[in-house]
Amino acid sequence: MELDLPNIEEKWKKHWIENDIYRYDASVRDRSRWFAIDTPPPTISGKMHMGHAFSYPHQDFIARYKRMRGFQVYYPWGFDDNGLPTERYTEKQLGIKGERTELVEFIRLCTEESNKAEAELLKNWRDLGMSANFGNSIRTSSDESKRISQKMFLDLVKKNRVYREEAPTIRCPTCRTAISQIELKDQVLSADFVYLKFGESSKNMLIATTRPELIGACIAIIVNPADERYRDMIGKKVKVPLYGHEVPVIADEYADMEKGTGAEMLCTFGDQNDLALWRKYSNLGLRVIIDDRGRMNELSGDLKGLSIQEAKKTMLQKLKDEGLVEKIERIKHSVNTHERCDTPIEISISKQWSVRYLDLKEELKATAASVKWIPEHMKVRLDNWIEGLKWDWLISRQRFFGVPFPVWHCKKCGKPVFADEEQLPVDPRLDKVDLKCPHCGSSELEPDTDIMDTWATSSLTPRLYLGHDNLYGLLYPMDIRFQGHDIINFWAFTTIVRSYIHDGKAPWEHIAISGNVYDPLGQKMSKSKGNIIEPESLIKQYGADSVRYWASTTIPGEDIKVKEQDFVRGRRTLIKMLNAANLVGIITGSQSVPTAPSEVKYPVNRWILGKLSSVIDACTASMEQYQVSRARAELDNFFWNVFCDNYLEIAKSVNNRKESLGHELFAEVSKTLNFVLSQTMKMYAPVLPFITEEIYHTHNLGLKESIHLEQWPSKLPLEITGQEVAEFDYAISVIAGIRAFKTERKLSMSAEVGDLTIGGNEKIISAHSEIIRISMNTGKISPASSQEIEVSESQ
RNA sequence: GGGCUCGUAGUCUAGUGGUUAUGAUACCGCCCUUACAAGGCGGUGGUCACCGGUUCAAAUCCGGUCGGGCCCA
Repeated sequence: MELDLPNIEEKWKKHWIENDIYRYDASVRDRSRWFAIDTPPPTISGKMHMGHAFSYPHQDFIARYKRMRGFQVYYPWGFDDNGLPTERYTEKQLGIKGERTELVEFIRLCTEESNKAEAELLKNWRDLGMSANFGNSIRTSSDESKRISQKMFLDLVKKNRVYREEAPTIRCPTCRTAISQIELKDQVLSADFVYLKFGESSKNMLIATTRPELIGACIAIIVNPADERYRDMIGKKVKVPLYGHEVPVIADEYADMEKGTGAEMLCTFGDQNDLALWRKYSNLGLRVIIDDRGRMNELSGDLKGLSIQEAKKTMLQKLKDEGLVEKIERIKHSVNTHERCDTPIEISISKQWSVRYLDLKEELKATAASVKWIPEHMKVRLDNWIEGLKWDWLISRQRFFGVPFPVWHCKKCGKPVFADEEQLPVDPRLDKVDLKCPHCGSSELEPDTDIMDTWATSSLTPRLYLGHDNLYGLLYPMDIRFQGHDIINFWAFTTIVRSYIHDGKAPWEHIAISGNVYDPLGQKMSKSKGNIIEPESLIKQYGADSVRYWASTTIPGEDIKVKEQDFVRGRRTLIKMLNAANLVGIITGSQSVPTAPSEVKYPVNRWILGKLSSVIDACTASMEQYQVSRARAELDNFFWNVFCDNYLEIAKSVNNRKESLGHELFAEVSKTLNFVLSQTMKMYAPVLPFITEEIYHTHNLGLKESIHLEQWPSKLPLEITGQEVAEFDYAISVIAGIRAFKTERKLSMSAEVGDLTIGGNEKIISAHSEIIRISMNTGKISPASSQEIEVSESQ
């Protein structure tokens, strides 16, 4: 049979949309009949990649399964298209810069590029066979998302969980904005470790540093109290070269005696450690020489106006010229960088909005613990993260495309003035609003020009999604969040933070974590390595169902390597299914829609129904535990080894002899065949939605518009004992014995053989001898004395 | 450095105390060819990373070592 997967997929994709197959009934108000999914909204930075093709089917398997179990499945769709990632994407696409584009125009361009990218992405996801409710998608840049995000910001204000203060913050000089601890990444970079002469020329103190450009910001020298070399220096003052100001020498165990000379410079601020020490010794004062935009300021003297890199070069040359450099070592050290652009971060002082949560560590851990984690051990990562928090959550960004703060600042008294809830969404940068300062009555207000970090909005996805059809009250908390383990500290964490603060509870009952995708050698896929595999081409080559089959091979949370053989096996399964269904069609002819049999007489049929019953139980149990790979393995085994290899072969033989056998056996086999096929297809449907839909319709397996509207197979209406099944299993092994017998004599499986003598359990064999003879085309079967199944020709 | 996780045939993988360690894929031989770019029968291939402990019994539990991955410093 010619296999035309693209055609099959196209046909059903269209059918699903046209008939709105994945609809839900919003009038159902009984929570227990719903299953609500907090879908990860992809960002729009380009195409669908293998990570998506791996993890999104995991959600879809469960969504489809739950639908078949009779739930109203709320499976919303969304795009996370606000904030820095979208700005970057737009800047790259159009070759522009946000800083140099008019605000209104830049916002318009970002929206336009998002629209384009989302249309393309939507197609990619539909091609994968996703059954999400695409019709009511959300996007984090929409007015409605803005409204909700701003409303919840006002709730933070009300709950005294947000504050704006001038304080040291982490900044990215490239993105020219403050960023949060969440966005930091460690990177090992090489640097010059410069040994500098501090103090008077007669009495030098050598200090090693990677940041010579910051000596103007030096406020102290730190030495270890146990360090003999500097014992007599502690408490004294040392002159900073070139700048000439004097700084104290402080003893603190933080100083590493092994590193450099053991004496370190403390600047405001070289890194997070400087900040910690600065806070510890509160009387050291402040010397900030880098401005908000990562440029040297007036305090830096001659360096004014230079970038950090330029300043470093200039300063080093100057120090060399003055003979103040003892030596330079090339070292590798770990540096905090911004995860979006890899730029080493700076710390400086500015006014920023933060969400206060450092006092909530225990509560947040308890909330995380109230969620059922799949797999369980992933929760530990979040615990570790929460324990390691050092900063409140800085949510303001000095960028352009995102959710603005609904805030003005009173020019007169300096206090913040918040928008009314009815005014939302509002953009203080662009909208004229009639407001007065509630503190002093002044109407001279200055807009807050910052926007919120994208996580400040995406942490609200349950609320954003449940805005449709008034479902929030009914479906919150949601049943499950699906996401990758790489963003546990971002998305799972911030969502839990918001839910705890706003509602005092966890946002979902379950969280299912999926793993990463690697290339066949186990390496990360990246453009620079040239090992990218695109899902689109795999879908073309093997079919969407095969890609989904591949995605269903791992247990929850496990990483996967892209292996050709998984796609090959998937494709073979599809082909086998079409052929098996075809054969069933040939045997049974035009049958009416299969129904569950309540009375079955023949052992061969009772056997296959008994086997089916076990596989239904096993699959259902596995699916209930989100163990899709286990369910599929059970199904594969049943379909290939039990149904195709044995039952279908027997059915074929019965069909070939139906004239001589009389009609009763054939009729029962025929009915059973159809029923078992239909149940098997239904269980495969969540994983392989296209091929099962095709077979459902071409073989008249049901009356619904789609197999995906069918009920998941339930318990059979007849009792079949394990003993019955085991007995016929024995008959199957006798058939295997006859197959081996024929093989030994180089006969085809259908070749006719004469009378046989077979050892083994005489009682069972004689009870089933007729079906054995029919299926293997043999003469009479007589018993032999051996205990083992041994087949020989009768004398 | 800390946490988590993994280590089972060439490759991938099942298996959380009980026969001779599961299956897939690849490979080899033979056979068949009237659903099947398929099928049948048989075969090569493993010191279950290593060391120690608990136990009548360990791939499985415990401790340690080595190695890979991820997260956090």
